Amino acid sequence: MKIYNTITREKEEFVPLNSPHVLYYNCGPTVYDYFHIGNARNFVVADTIRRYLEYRGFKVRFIQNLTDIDDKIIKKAKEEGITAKEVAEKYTAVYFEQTGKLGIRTADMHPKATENIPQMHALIKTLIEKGHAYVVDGDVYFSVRSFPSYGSLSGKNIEDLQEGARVDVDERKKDPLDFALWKAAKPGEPAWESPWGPGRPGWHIECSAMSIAHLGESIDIHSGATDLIFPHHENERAQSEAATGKPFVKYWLHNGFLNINNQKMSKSLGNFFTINQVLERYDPLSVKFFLLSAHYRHPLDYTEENMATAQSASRRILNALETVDKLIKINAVQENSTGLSAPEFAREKWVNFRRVFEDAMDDDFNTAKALSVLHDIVSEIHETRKAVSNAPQDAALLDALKLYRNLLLELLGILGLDPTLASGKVDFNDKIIGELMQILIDIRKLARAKKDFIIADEIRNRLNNISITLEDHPQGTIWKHKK
RNA sequence: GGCGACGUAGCCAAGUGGUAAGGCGGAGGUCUGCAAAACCUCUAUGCAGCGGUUCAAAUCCGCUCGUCGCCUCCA
Repeated sequence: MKIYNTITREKEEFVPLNSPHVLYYNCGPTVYDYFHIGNARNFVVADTIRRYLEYRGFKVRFIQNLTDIDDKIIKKAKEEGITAKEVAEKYTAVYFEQTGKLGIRTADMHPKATENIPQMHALIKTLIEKGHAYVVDGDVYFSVRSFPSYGSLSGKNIEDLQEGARVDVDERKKDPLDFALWKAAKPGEPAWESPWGPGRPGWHIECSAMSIAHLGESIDIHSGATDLIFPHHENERAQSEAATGKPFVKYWLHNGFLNINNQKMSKSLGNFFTINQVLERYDPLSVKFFLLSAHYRHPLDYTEENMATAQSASRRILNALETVDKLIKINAVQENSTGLSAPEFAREKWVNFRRVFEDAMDDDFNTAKALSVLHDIVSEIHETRKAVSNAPQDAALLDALKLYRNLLLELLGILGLDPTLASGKVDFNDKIIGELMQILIDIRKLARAKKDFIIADEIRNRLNNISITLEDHPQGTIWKHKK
């Protein structure tokens, strides 16, 4: 399996520090607002990578932090006249509610910055003792000059950065690039006691402290979006390695942006759609199809057309699944059939689909290509379906259908594309509804047999009005709920 | 100004040396009482442009043009 590593700028063979264990940290949200679809891309990508690593047999310990204290939270609290803590609690709940809708699994742990203050103090203390940090008026700064390889993650050097010259001019800092590990409290701001006076943590120190505390001094994967490479991850790396003397992260992964009109979606530009706005228009499955339709490192444009495309594409796969399910039922295939009696050619194709899928995902998580395999399976399902029509008695062909259906479901699951994410509110697997539908279908069948198409069409039209579609197949009539 | 990424059909998007995956959309056809769904066929002699290397280039090299990103909080 190959993974693109930001720090080496090339795809590398993935070899965990202590295989099969994988320690994985994803930079989580700052909980001050609804997250936008661009944030969602990061969460979905990390979740997908986690799932695939597990599928590949790795024992993944996956941690994603919650930044529950920072400038934006304090600002929001002032605007709304509530405490910073209340803001954080509100949007933490929103985070779990919305990611739940998207079928994003919760991490093994979601550490909060405010619950890891002692760990940050310890880290800062070590940095001061080792001469990598210094105290000024209750602030503590990290000295970038004290860490020789500063800049190697982002491919920058200190001199170039200073020529860029847009860094805050603060006379108290030894170097303009030095960044705050601990910020002295200003009046009215939330504050925690510390050896340097009351204050709150700098942004970068949180992730270092929580990663070290909950995963260890050296981990396998640390991920985030590309705008975190500098300064966030650069600073994390510097302070962590300066403190522990050990490599902080083996593989740095960064996902590309979600764009609007070819421009980065961002809160500051105001060109963003929050996740709840998007979910009002599109079902979670379509949203995930869209987010996985391009390689994770490439930019992806959020447009109505692209969303509609993703929706149609996901429908194609759902339709095939539903059709094959109903056909299997009509033909009374053994529920516990293993697919082993499927014809040789079908089993060969099955193996091949899986191989191509794995090759795609093994190549730096190429979900766009992996999705094309799902479509290929759908095509194969339809072809097999046709063969079943021509030879309804051939149980082996039905078994092949089942084989493909199961594979499709499994691969969808690995990508986090559970078909139930697309469903509406009504539980259409409800037994009574199924029986009622069967009654209607049987009555319509009688009408059609008598060529009474007025009644037959009335039934179909009325059902269509409540979003239920009837399809007459050679093997019988099936019904579907359309969204 | 420094560093980096990208430019493949109407749209989206794989493909990093061997002769252009897949999806969406569109056109025609098959099936059907009619539909729906599905299937079949067609939809890039071409990969921003110009040079170069090679038996062979979307893929490697150089230049040009264009777009975007990071350098400041940002997923």
